[in-house]
Amino acid sequence: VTGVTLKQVAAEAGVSAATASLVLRGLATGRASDDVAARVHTAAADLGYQPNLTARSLRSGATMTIGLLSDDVATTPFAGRMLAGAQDAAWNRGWMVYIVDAGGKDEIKDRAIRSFQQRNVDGLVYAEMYHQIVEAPKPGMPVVLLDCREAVPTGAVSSVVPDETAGGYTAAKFLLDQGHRRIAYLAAGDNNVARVLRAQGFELAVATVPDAEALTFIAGNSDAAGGREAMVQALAASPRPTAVFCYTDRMAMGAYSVIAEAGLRIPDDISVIGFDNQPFLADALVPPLTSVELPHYEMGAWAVNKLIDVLEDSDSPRHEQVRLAGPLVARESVAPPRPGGREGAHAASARTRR
Amino acid sequence: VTGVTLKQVAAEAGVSAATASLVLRGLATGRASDDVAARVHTAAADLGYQPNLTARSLRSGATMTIGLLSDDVATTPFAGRMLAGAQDAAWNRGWMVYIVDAGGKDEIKDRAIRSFQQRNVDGLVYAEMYHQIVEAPKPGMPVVLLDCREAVPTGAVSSVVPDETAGGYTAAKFLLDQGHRRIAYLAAGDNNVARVLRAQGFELAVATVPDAEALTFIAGNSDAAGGREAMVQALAASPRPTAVFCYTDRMAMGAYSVIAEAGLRIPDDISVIGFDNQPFLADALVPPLTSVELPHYEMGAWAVNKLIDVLEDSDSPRHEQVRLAGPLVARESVAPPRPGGREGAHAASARTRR
DNA sequence: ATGAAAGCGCTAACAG
DNA sequence: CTGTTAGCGCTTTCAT
Repeated sequence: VTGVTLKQVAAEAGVSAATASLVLRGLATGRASDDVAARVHTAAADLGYQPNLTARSLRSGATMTIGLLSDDVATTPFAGRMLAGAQDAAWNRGWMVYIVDAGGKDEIKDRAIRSFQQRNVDGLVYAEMYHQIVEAPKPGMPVVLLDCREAVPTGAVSSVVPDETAGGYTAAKFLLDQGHRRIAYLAAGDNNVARVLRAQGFELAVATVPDAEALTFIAGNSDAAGGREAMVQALAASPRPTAVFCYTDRMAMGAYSVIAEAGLRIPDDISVIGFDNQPFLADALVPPLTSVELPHYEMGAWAVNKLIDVLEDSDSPRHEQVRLAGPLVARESVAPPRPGGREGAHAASARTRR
Repeated sequence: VTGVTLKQVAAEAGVSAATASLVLRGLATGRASDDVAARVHTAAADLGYQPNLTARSLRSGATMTIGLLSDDVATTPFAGRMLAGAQDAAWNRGWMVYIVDAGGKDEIKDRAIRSFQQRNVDGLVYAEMYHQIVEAPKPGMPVVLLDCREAVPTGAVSSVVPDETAGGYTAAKFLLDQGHRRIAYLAAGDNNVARVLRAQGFELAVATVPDAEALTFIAGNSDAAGGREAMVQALAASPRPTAVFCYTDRMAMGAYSVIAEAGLRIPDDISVIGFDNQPFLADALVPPLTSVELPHYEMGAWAVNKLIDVLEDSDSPRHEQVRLAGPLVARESVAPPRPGGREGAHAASARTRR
């Protein structure tokens, strides 16, 4: 849009367009003399030359642009982090990304892919908004799957998902290390990959310690109400667990309110650990919630970097299946269990009252 | 990428590329005969022709792409909605958007604008992540400001911001209509546009009702801890307010815990209303929080639609300053004040205890 | 009503 | 070492 073209730069420097092009792209080794190169550079600087990438793309066939097709971004507050990771990774390597959210509609997915093709994107990232198994789209260009994977890898596409198992393991390990031996897991009934894998990781860690015991309580839903529901059951158990691991931070939030109503205190009487490290929630609870975070930003970045790797270097491995573990963010909701094992307000009082 | 070019379609249909181009874009009125037009369309369909937008852009000078430069997306969970609104609006009109987040760095902003220019974007949206006053960038193309505005409109750019005043007014009005007359406003000390305007709207509404009274309590911070801080003061007031309006949902969350600790119940003993309608927080609190929502999605969409309007129709008004009001989302945290005005657990017990 | 030709700005062969 | 030539695929005068 600046309007100054390569031809003008070449004229100003007194060389041909070809030479100017080579010099400015740093491909003039053994071509332009130092003198010529210098003239080109100053001419470009003087005129404020900026290459027209549209023209370059038309000629070279590469746009340095990737399309990101997301299934349904509206359903989760973590989507933003994933997209941000993707954008940033692209930007850092001089690439850009087009994002289209299909809102769950297959028809839009098809149109989006056609749209990407028309704009000559070099590759595609297909993103789900929570960990699941999908069939990879086949748009006739390299594809990377983000927060989802193929049931059985076809060997054609790479994918990155969160390491849910490690998350569950980490949470349990943290509680065990603090000395907890009787640990409740507040789960939710919805059947999905994350729920199952987190539970597996949790159980794996507990099985590590001989005298440790895992108790599972299942609620209908993974929201705060579900957390209340499961926590009421957990408090009724005898002896009462000294720590609870919640499937989501929202469930932990519900658990908090039940615990408060029972006259118990966190972490003095009972420790709580959540999952998701949900911004503005985990850190806002009183006391702030210890939680396992899923590496959404990193996953977004990984997907784009992987894609660019194969795009820029055609014999970079095309089918890596990666699981990325997230950190445990320790806050104030976990402490060692009381030495005495005081029973506090006892379980029978743990009724809801609304 | 399909590889089918216009020339091939033309050949297949037995016409010239020019004719094919005109026909396929629907500009062949009074040009191609019905027969020719039909041949072109079937040829295109048979070959699966898709126009190469890169080539079209190079020739026509327009890319149907806009650049969205955001100051710092990481700082808020609402950013995602705004960007989604922008993307969707663009998609619905056949446009795409490049997003770059500058992370607050001016140097990146400059580079982003250059990058957009090189890719020939047709216009720019400049977005802040919370309502503020800025100086508009001048990239040599039409600009729309999103969630920010110029101190004094230069007449060159349009802008859209949330109607904070209306939000404060709506919240207060809702409480007044339920019969509340003594209403606390839990504010936070950080000085910014949103805080000031919401307070003004709130006070305006209260001033509407002769015997109504507004009490303001200011905390250091707009998070849950700040909410606790301000709520403790509010409960100490005598007579105790029957309703509180919180500057943010997070503050409301803090207020909830103080209220519970004081042995009071929401909404029976005291009504609470928040601001932001923060997903996974407002709806997850117990009881669910009534809150005023800011129309982030709509603002994102407005900005892009406005920009495309002036891009597609050059005499569309170029400098509209718009404020968009958001809805009040009524949940269960508000009820009419108690007829008797029962004092419940009295104010002196409202101490924190951690 | 239609085709020929020029050219958007750049890159990549090919000559010299 | 450097310049010339030929397009990438499309749109748009300008002839016919």
